[in-house]
Amino acid sequence: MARAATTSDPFNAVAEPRRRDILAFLAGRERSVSEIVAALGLEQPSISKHLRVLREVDLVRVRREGRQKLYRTNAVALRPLHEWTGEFERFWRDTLNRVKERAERSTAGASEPESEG
Amino acid sequence: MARAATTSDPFNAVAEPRRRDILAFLAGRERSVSEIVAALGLEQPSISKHLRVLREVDLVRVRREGRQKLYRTNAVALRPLHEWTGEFERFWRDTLNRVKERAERSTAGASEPESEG
DNA sequence: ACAATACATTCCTATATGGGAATATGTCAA
DNA sequence: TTGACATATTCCCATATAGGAATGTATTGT
Repeated sequence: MARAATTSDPFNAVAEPRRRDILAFLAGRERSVSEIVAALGLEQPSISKHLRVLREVDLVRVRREGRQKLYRTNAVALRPLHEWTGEFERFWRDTLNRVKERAERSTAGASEPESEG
Repeated sequence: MARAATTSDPFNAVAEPRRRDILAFLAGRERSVSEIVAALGLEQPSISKHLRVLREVDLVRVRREGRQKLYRTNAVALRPLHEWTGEFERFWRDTLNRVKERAERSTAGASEPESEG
């Protein structure tokens, strides 16, 4: 078996660097496909395919405007990823604090008890 | 071409659900491979392969303890993902605020002019 | 040295892409 | 309707897995 379909999983959808570029480019601002093509420097079909993936996990929204289609990042769909990674924040803070404490101890001399966090 | 190698990219590494499970299981706590196998219910070789991927992007750290190897999540390696998704936070907050305002307006009565984009 | 335990790696296979090229679909202008 | 423009989809192919099975390697105990 290969990896889970990107189509069903936002984690998978943003695993592709180009798609992250697209999401950043479309954040807070509508853009036509042509503009994305120009900005990203990929072929139009590639962009369309990436946009499709993003659409299917609701990471972007579209609306038609004449011949064009205007895409925009649906930022809230990134929230689960932000929250999932956020679960680990206290752990990396612990790590960073330990590093910091160690640094301070070796700088200040080894007498003071550290009371951080 | 297929997707970029998971080996070089933490975004790719966490795109796999099993690997997210492993990271959660190893957060803040060392565990032997056997324990991971027992907890995740996958074959030992599969676990070892996932662990290798996670190691290569520094999402886990190992140390040997006799015959066992003790793994632990290196949470700080998730920080870039947290920060990347965090870039979008203000956008989804805007969205949620608009939704909220709209709800409040329609609850409080429909006297105010709507000037939404 | 030899056996047992704990992991890691290799081989094989089915599947999921991602990009390029060609083609199809949709919309507007004349 | 015809033509041009803007996107989307399909076909083809090379590559990157993920899991299963078998095998290799490291460490401890006797």
